Parts: sequence; structure tokens; C-alpha cells
Amino acid sequence: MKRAKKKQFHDFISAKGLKSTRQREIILDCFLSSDRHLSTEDLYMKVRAKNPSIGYATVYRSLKLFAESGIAREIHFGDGQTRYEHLSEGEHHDHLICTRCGAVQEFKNEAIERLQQEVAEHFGFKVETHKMELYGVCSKCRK
Amino acid sequence: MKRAKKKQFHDFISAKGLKSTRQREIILDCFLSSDRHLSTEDLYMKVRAKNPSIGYATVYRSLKLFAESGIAREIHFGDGQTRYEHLSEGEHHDHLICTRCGAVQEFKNEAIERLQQEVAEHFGFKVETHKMELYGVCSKCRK
DNA sequence: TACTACTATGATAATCATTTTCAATTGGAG
DNA sequence: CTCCAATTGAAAATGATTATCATAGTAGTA
Repeated sequence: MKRAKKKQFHDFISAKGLKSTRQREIILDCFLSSDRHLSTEDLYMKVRAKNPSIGYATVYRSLKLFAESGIAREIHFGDGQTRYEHLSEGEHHDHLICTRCGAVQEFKNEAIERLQQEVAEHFGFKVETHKMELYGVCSKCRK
Repeated sequence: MKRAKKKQFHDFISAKGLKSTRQREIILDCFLSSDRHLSTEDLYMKVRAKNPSIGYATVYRSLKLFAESGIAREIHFGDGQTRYEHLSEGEHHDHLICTRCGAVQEFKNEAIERLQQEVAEHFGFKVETHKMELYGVCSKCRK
């Protein structure tokens, strides 16, 4: 699926008349080989390790492109930082966030999503995306 | 309920050994007489209209206190601004947000909340709060 | 391969929301 | 009334993100 995402990004790049560059490839590799919920700074650090001459602005610009191309999605957890997570075609999931240690657990629940649709319909909304985050104390921190 | 919230805030203030000031009262009044989902800037404008000598920093500081006291809650919609909404004791609700016109519709659904609890339990989480936002197109914009 | 027309990059300055600093002021308990 | 900690306003500082601009690189095309 790393391959699939690379292809998806390259297709996007060429469809838009943009260019494939050494920096973008490095940043893309770093992003794809990272765990989820990566902040821009986290990614910048990883990129720096591979190639110290790449600037902060380029990392920002690349992440925006990743989001536009559909291989990533911005997430905001309320601290001042924008994070990005991997996004596979049509996939979406929600988060359980520990308020003590910051651990993030993903989950997916069809029943909830059906109910969301119902609620939206009740108000005449057509849902495009959604965001659901449950904040609390994780099992480790409860001990 | 405006009274109840004022009392709640004043109780909080005195319990913490803080002081009741002219500025805080004005800001509290403006907040309580506003509609929901107010940005700091929105509130600052309202406050300015009543008393032009009140500074931006004081509005920020007051909103933090409102949140701490439990009469307000921070919300983040992903644009760079922090908003605050009114919060009644134990109450919480979720949002439908129109991506075209920005309209915000609140809703509450017990069934979804029960399912959230179930999911959390499955992962050993104890939920403290949650946030759910459905983004899409509202009935007006669909016409 | 050389030419051309854009696009991309890195460094730095700029911006925006939010916080902090600090000297001056002000509640409120005693 | 007095005293001290809390509060305030203005301005500077901060942190994340974006824009600017001169230079460099990419990819068609001849």
C-alpha cells in the first residue's frame, strides 16, 4: 500500500502539472514510513536526518500536497499543532485520546456511522466527512 | 440560567481566591448574552462596544476562566481560531457543520453516546469528554 | 542536447492567534 | 483604612504557519 500511495501522489502531481523533485520524494518516503498522527515538526526532524538541507517550508508545502492528493489528512487535537495521518482510499476512522499520556487509539464503528447518517438526514445535511474524538484515560494510565 | 451560570462563575472565582472585577463582569455579560460558538475576537468586539478600554489579553484570560469554571467550553473547528460555547452542567452536544456556508447545527444523540461508551470500554478507556463533528452540506446549501 | 517556461526550493521575513511581561491599579480580608 | 496578592492594559514575545523572492531544477519540445 506504500506503493499505491506513492502512485496516487505521483498521479496527482502530474495531473496538476506539478513536478516531481528529490525533496518531495524524500519527504514522501519519510511520511509513508512513519507511524500515524505525525506533526509537521516530527516529520521535519525525520526529513532532516536524511537530508539536512531541506527547509521547514518545503515540509509544510509537501504535507499540504499530500492532503490535497488524498493520501493524508489533517487532524487537529486542540493543542496548537496540526498533525497528519495516513489516509487510504475511502477509509476513515476515529480516535480515543488519553488525556494523561497522550496515547492515541484508533477505532471504527459502523453502528455509530449509521447513526451519524440518520442524525444528519434528520437535519437535511449531506455528510461529507466527520470527526469523532473521545478523550479520557487509557487502560495503562488507569492502573 | 444566565443567573445560574453567573453564580457558578462567582462561586468558582471565590473558591479559587480570585477577584471579581468590573472587566470580568462586563465580559461575562457579553459572553452570556451571545449566541453559541463565539470566537475570542467576536467577544472582544462585543466587549469593546461596551467598554473600549478593555484589552484583548483580558478577554483571553476571562475566557480561559470561563472554561475552567465549567460555564464554557473551548471548541476547535480546524480554522486557526479557538471558539467558546456555553456549557450547562453536565450538558454536551455535537455539531453538524456546513462546509459551504459555515452554519453550525447542534444535536444530541443518546444512542451514539452509548455506543461511544461501549467502544471506549472495549479498549479499556474511561471517557471524560468527547467531540463529534459532522461536516457536510446543509439543507439550504443543497437547494 | 539545448531551449524554454514554469514550478520548486531554502532562507528569511511576515502574519496570525495567543501568551507573557511588567509596571501601575484595584479588590477585599482584616 | 491598609496591605498584599490578584488584575489590568499595552506592548513585546512566542509558536505555528505562510508568503516573498532570488536562485535552482524539472520536463516537455525542437
